Amino acid sequence: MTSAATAPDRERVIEAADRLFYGHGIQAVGMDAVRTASGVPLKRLYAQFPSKDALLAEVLRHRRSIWDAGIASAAAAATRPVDKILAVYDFLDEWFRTDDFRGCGFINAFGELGAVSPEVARIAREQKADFQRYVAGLVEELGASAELAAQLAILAEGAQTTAAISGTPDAAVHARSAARILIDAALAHG
Amino acid sequence: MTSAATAPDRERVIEAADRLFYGHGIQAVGMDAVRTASGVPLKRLYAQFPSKDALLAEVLRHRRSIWDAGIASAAAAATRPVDKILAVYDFLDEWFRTDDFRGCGFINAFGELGAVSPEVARIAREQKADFQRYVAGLVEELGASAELAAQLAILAEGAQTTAAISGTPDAAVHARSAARILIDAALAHG
DNA sequence: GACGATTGAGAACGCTCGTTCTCAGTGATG
DNA sequence: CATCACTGAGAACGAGCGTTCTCAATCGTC
Repeated sequence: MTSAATAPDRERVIEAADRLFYGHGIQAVGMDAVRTASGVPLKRLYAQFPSKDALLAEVLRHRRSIWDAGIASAAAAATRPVDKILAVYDFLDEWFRTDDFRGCGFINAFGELGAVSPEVARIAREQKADFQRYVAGLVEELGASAELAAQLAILAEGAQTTAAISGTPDAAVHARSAARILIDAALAHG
Repeated sequence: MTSAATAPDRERVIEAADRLFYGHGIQAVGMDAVRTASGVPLKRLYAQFPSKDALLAEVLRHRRSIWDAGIASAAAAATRPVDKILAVYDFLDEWFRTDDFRGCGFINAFGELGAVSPEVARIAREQKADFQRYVAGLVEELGASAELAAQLAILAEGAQTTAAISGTPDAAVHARSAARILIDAALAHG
């Protein structure tokens, strides 16, 4: 009955690795640290993930689903497309205030390994494209141009790196107010 | 007469290391690669820089002065504060189109080593604060609020990461048009 | 209770890398 | 020409890390 036991292993490893990779950087974390943090011995760990690279890919996929869920639940409280858009920045604001916030995990992974790992670059690119499509969908409901969507996405990205490096969550409210202005302008002139 | 010979050494090492660190990531580049690329033997290299960390700090300082010079020369062509602000995004546009563009070196370094090296985190933070002050100065000349400055900086940061990960320079023109809208709105309502 | 398969803990291996050391070659000096 | 300080090229060293292997302990099965 191995399959019943391996599933929790996978989760525990991925969650522990995610916390470590995100918190300290990927190359700064050894597989021993993942093993210690997850409590899953190396043998079972390597039975689930053929290599650190493969584990990292799973971790990034996991982080992507976390992000998607967070955005979705933030949007769930809103009904109008405008409010769903603004909810993105409220979500960022909450996130920026968490203790272990250290920027966007995909931007960080891309900066660290994007030049050397096509897989990491691809996953990061997909995540960003996904988010842009999400924003573009809401903007379309609004009846505004595609450029507005690109601008709103840029604000969200910029808020993440600004908050990470500055160490304060202020960027979220600045991005939010900028988003509102851009939306109003697009609806007025569109 | 050593001092006459060591100065070019420093420059060559810093420039080679900068190109390598920026292009491949910092931890992906060994000191042997720096030595090969610079042509400066390890002994002289370590005579100039006590460690890789110290070299990295110098490289980031060097990159900061490059950035400052680029922004300044882009602004030099403009006379009105508005145009100086918009020149930032034109500068980004040019930069994004260069072959070796791989995002903001400070964001990348912060993502890779910020959690593990307080020095790297500090230099990145200073660079971003510097840029924010620069934008804030222009916004003040404009007579607009400090929040506009924060928003304009967020647009610039977001454009850099978006351009890096997407692989296209489009973000620069989107950020530029968003900046113009925000500026107009601030001047109209301010 | 005996035996074979499986597992966990961590030692071991091979590699990379930052840093230092060796040593043959070189140029200047008396 | 002899000597000597110095330099460059790369070997060497020690540490860290990804990955695999060992081996004693354990568990299920007859």
